[in-house]
Amino acid sequence: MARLAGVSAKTVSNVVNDYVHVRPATRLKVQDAIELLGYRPNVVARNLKNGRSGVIALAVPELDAPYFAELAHHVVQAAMERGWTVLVDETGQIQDGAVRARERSVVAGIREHLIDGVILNPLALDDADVERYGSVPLVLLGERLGSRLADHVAIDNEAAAAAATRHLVGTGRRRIAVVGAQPPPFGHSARLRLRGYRDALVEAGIRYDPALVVPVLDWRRQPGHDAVATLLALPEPPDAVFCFNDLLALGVLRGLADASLRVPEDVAVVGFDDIEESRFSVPSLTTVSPDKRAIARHAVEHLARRLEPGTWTPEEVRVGWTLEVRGSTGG
Amino acid sequence: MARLAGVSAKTVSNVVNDYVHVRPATRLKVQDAIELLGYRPNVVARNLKNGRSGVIALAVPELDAPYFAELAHHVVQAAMERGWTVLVDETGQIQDGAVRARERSVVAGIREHLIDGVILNPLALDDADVERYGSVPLVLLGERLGSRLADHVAIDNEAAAAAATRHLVGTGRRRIAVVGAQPPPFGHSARLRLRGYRDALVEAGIRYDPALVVPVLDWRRQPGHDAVATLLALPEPPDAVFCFNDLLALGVLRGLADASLRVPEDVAVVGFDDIEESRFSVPSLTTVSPDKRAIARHAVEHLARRLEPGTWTPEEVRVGWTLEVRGSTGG
DNA sequence: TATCCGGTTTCCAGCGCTGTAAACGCTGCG
DNA sequence: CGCAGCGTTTACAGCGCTGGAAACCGGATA
Repeated sequence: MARLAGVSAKTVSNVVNDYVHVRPATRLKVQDAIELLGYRPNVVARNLKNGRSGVIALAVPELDAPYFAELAHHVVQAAMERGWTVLVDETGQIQDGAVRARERSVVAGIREHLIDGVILNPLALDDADVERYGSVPLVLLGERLGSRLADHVAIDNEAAAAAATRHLVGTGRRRIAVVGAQPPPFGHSARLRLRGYRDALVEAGIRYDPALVVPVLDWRRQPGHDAVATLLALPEPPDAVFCFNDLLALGVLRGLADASLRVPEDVAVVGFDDIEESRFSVPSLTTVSPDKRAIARHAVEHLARRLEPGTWTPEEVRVGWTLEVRGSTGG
Repeated sequence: MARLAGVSAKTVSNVVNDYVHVRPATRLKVQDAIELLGYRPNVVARNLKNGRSGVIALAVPELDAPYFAELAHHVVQAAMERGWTVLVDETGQIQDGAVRARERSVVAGIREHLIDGVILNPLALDDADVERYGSVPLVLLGERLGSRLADHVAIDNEAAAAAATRHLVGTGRRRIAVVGAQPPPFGHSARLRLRGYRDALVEAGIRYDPALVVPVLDWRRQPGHDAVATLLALPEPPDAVFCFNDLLALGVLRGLADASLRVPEDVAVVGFDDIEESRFSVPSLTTVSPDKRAIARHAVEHLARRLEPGTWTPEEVRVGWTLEVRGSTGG
């Protein structure tokens, strides 16, 4: 390459990198040679030199869960604006015993030195894991952890869940069930949402009835669907269901339809996540809508800040949310 | 690192790579040092040496479209089994003028030398682009192109569309509309599906009525929803709708519900893709179900084959599909 | 004309790893 | 006792690139 242009490799490098002191004639010569040979600089070698790859990783439990797919979309977009490429990793579902191991390998950097940083939505990881295995700049999504080694981006789950519950109370519901509770060590989000729900009940002077709390590990449509049977078998079935994510809620909608119950007349349903699907379900779903774009933007931004030289202190970022009132609660 | 263990870097390399001729004692010494230092081999440097990165790229139009999200999920899984990591790129929607440019950059290798190969689901790319810009092993999803530089993995769109149409005819429908037609140069899939539809009509002795063909560029829920108004405004509205993907169909379901039409009693609906959502819609959606797992597996497998030394000839892979009959056609 | 000077280019080294060839050290045979 | 032969380890070079320093070059200055 350099030979064809009759210059040294360094000069080629200078041209490619827009170094100022290159005589126009030389630059042209080099550019011609580049064109002629279809030469492309080898990014890998460049990375080896400067220790940066321009690739960040996004690790989510499952790409085929709409919430994560939508989030991934926004992260890819935000990263593109910075000239970064996103490498996507799946860490697996909550029931899968290997989740934690995979999450550890993610905070350890996946393919070491190949990625500049990681955005991780953890399910099973704990603080100790991060301290122990962490070796790349890390941004955690969700409120699970308190690590001092990572930034955190999340919404206020408790407040959002309370708002959703309050909304149901406001439409006159009294027996409000919950679908999606999870036992420790999993489900930090689930616990926060449950707490918000209880707080709102107390606030409204409604007794908290554990029978109305349906535990579900796997937050997908089918388990949501199945939860309906459990709830309808109660001596006093609920008049509303607050689901800890939209997929559960969509399963519940379907289950209620199968049981010939009308939504929202007989039972109101609220979800969490505001995936696109929820705007088009029949009936459309009232749901908590986290600002996903903001989550993605902040995550990428904090990763960027972390990569810049200088001191860095971990930050907690609280992102906004809204309650989208739609057909499933009579909106 | 090597110093701590008191051996040369090469010996460390040998240990890490499980080279046979390393004395057990030496191996232990090195492993201790590795453990102690938390040493991780630098993949980038290794790649520089052997020209492989173990990373493949998957490029799809939009990650937040469920079909692509599910496909991505399967590709990530299939790649993991081979020890590969997947880098995900979004090329954008069909209306976006930049799609073609982005697809070109994908076949050119995205970050040159960083990825070993590409699996691309093209929208706007043409053969000439591949010939001209192609510079990495490439597997194309869908039947758009005939390039001799890439493997192709696809289902028989025409046959599947014909089967879907035949099914509607079989349930007694006569005015079968189509939602999702696309004009050239876009929508090769759309054209194949339209052809299958026409063939099936002809076969059943039903006249092809262009008024029943609704063109839609953007195959998502909202445009599907909007198409309902167009169809209901016809002098003779349809008694069935064949949508070219599930999102359109879900939008149509919603639109019909809004118009107080019953599905399937008044209008039957069929989709294409069999995304998970379609199993839980109300009513559940009859749809063409391409074997996504097989698509992913074949794509990864062919990329692998391509990377092996030896001669390679492009292959056309036809993957299976089924028609899932559900509630929206009275199943 | 000699010197200086700033712009331009090349030289050199090294990022961390591994293939190759050569060196080393031990065993066992002649 | 010497050396072949084998198993083990090291030295060296180079993958393609870039930072830094040195070298080069032509014109301005003394």
